[in-house]
Amino acid sequence: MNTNVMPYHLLKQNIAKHINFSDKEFELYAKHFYLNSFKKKEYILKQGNICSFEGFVTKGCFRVYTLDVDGNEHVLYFAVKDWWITDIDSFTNQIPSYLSIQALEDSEVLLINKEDKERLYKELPNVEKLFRVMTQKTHVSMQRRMIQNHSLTADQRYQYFLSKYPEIAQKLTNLQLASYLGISHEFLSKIRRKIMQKK
Amino acid sequence: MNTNVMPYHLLKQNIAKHINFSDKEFELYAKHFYLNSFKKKEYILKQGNICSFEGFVTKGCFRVYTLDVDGNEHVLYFAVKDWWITDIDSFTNQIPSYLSIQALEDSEVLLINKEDKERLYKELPNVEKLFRVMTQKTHVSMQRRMIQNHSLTADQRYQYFLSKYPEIAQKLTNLQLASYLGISHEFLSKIRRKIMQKK
DNA sequence: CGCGACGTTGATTTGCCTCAACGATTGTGG
DNA sequence: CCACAATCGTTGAGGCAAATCAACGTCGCG
Repeated sequence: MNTNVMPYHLLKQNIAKHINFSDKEFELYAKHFYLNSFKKKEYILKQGNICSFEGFVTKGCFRVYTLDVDGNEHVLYFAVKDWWITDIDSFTNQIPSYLSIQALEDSEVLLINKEDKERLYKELPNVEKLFRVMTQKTHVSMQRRMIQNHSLTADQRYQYFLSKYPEIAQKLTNLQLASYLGISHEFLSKIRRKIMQKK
Repeated sequence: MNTNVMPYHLLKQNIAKHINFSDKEFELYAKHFYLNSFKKKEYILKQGNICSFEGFVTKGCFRVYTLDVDGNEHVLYFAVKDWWITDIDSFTNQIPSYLSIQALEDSEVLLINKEDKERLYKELPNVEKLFRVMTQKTHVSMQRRMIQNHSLTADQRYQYFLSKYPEIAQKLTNLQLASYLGISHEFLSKIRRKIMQKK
């Protein structure tokens, strides 16, 4: 396997943020991941199924969401290049998933399944730390977002998202973004109009 | 050290949920933790300081909160017996803390500092997994809570909290609970009245 | 072409906030 | 131990943010 080709190169850069791997170690790591493609609107995970993978997005865009008891969609996050996708609870504990993950455009992901990940932990003990650190970071940003949801208005949250993730915002419909922000799409539409008028 | 005394016994039970330790391993683990007491209203961590510990609560109650830019308090969670407290971002990366942690009553905590935790990782590689799993679980429940904040009314969130954490609710003032629920304490008071009237 | 998904807009309603006032309870210093 | 302050809980009036419902225009796609 040539780990210098595009998708694997991205993966290499991604983990380099957290850990120092030799080329040999990385190769050992990378060989457990296999590339997979998903067409627009295709599901990589459906709520209720058991999540069999952890995925690293190398192309395209996914939405990670859940249906609540009233049938309303709530988007937890959008994953583009360099993001990870999984239902970690379902994956780790092999229980039915609480989340759905759907491609918003034609996309590509590097996937690892559970057995290979276990094997990886044994082969490269450092990987345990890698995933701990990654989970911690996700956890911290989730905490921040929860505070934001309480302290900012929908308007402010929208503008924050635009400034933080301009490339993602571009790919989304009003409806999808509204569901991430936790507001109705009608209201999002009104927010946009107000902002337009100000400029 | 006798690891059968109360505080350490609690710690043992806590980690037994996630991992299998021999008595000897546990002793190696536990000896890095030292017991510390905090009086009511005392701070174990103040926003802006660097968090020097991870703590396991064995007695009492803490509130973990942050002040936003407008000076409003937002409680992330309350920690009673069997809960962990830290600002994981500040602790891991040795950066100023985003959180404050205060004792709501006279309390006791088993603490471990950063150097000892690093040492622990080397002595007992399993500990890496332990903390990864713990972080994952926290992360999952935070995800759930974020969805709830979007899909439930304040009334429903209040009743959910009461049913899930009756012992904690008992220890809290209206103000503290309101700040956890993300509503004003006046409105919480009105919710309580409505519920009373229905019964 | 026609249908379905998406975006916009307005009218109305509702959940929750803010401000202000006041009693009840707790804590504290003299 | 009391007096007084500080904190906490309750209540009401008024206002704003955002939801809901309904109607309609637009666009892309089979």
